[in-house]
Amino acid sequence: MKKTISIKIAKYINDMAPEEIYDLLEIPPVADMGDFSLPCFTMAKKFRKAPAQIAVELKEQIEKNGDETGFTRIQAVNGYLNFFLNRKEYMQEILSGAIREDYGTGTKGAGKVICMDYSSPNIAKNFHVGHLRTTIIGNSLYKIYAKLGYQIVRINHLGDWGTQFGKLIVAYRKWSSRELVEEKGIEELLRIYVLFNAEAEKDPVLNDEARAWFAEMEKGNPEALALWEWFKEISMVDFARVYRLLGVDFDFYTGESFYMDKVPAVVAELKQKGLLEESEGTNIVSLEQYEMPPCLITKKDGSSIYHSRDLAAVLYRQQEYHFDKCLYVTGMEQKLHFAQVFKVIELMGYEWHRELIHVPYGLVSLEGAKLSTRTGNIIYAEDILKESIKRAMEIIEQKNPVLPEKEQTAEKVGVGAIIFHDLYNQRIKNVSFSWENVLNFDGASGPYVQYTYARAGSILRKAQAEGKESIDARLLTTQAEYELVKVIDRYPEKIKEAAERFEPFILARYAIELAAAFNKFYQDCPILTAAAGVKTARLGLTGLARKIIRETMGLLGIECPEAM
RNA sequence: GUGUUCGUAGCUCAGUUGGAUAGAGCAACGGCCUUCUAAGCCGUGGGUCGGGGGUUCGAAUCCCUUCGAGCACGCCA
Repeated sequence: MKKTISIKIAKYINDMAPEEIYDLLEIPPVADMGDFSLPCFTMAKKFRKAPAQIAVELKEQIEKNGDETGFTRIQAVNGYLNFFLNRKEYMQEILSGAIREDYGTGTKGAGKVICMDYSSPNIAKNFHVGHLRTTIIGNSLYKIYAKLGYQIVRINHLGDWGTQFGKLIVAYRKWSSRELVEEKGIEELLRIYVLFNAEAEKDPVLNDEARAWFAEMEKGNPEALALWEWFKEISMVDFARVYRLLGVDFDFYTGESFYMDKVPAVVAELKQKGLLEESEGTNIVSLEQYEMPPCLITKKDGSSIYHSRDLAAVLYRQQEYHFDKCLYVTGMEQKLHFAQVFKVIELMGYEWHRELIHVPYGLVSLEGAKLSTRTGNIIYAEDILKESIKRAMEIIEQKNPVLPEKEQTAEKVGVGAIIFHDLYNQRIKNVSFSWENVLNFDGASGPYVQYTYARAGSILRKAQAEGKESIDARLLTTQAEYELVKVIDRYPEKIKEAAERFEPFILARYAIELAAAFNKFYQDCPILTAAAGVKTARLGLTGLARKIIRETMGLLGIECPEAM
């Protein structure tokens, strides 16, 4: 809509392209200032005239030419040129676009591939609140890019390699047994891991033993690998439960171990390109002239490390998937790490280093302290989800005890609340975990949006309407209806913005905006009891709003129950 | 110490490619269910946009400076 208007206006302004007008056009803070507004301040310099005068002259010029189609009024106020649209025409135009099946679907990504690295939990540790963020953000970004036509390769880059497994092997041999691990699963692995760290503080020799065992793993020692394989299986069972609850899926579970044997080739390439240096017995790539600490490639004992495995991984992905972009959804604390890895790729001469994007998010803390498996200052993802589902069930029992499919609904609402809560703010914000906030289902929350969806569905069921009734905008005369249509109009641009900024919160906010506009409409405009024509138009609008609510929530990775 | 991110209402946060009167939710208080789901709607109170300087017709937004907090900084990931 904005585009149409900017083209229209551009006809009357010399030396201004429609694109320039488009960028200047804004939506006034209050409705009685018009629907769109053109500030004339920047033009003041260009035309060497006072802004107010420019506004008045433009107004006269546009009116004189008589082509005011689409505008009911133009106002020049304080250097702003305010346009009042012919609401019915405007609404009809938007509605006819919005009822199309592919509304909001982009073609920007056609033929393009994005690799996404997210979730990526460490094996042998429970899936906790921290992992929840990367999983939920990554999943939403995947949905958003898919909506824009990109082909996505979803990679769960499991933390299944590294010295930590050396630690686990040492701990297992010293303090555990096959029976114990089989009986208690990940809990036992966690217990001995925590124990190891406590003991290693007293006796640092344990760390050397752990590193030695990890080196054995890299050399292919069968005993070490068999243990590692077993620990990994146990963890995957645990993760699968969380992924099922969240409705998250991946194309590949190629973790760090997958790239282990690809590291030597990276080392050779770095050497051949003259980038590798020796330092204190290790191999590094110096990044001094880029004001970064050096990037460690191999350790003293020759084994691989995080950096080198990530280098191997990204080279493999480029070769295998020919990605146009590769996204890494991880905590902000890894910022330097990725800056180093990306810089090394650049130094290796790969142009596509520009398409490597770190998508960081803020730290989750608990009671003011950092999350830590070691100290037990932690909340597990599964516990949060279960608690939230339980709360949803309590509310259903209290408000709608006759609801069919209570369990499924409670799960959708409970899980939706958690996902929505995690996506409601900018990624970069640190989060202080609070049960009170997470389990609040009032106001700007997932359940609020889902509830709105259920209400809309209820009306359509009562009217035995499909929700695809034709909408005659001439019959939509109230402010609430107009406001709702305006929000619907913004859907495609919100998807684009979320994609450009790698920010699902844009769509979470939009979902609230849309639900609020619908609720206002619902409150102000009787639907079932309205006169025949009006009723049809309102049913159509209800169906449309409902569809877009469901889609928006879908882009966040949240399902909407039909009733709640 | 160096780098980096953040600082907006009592709390959690939008708004930051400079634009009109800085907005939501929670919490508090008050109103609306004989009518489409009250997990809703309406209203009231609540602000030195961390502080100071600068650029500009115009600054929460840009620049400088300062204070506070988080995070990272070679053989963990």
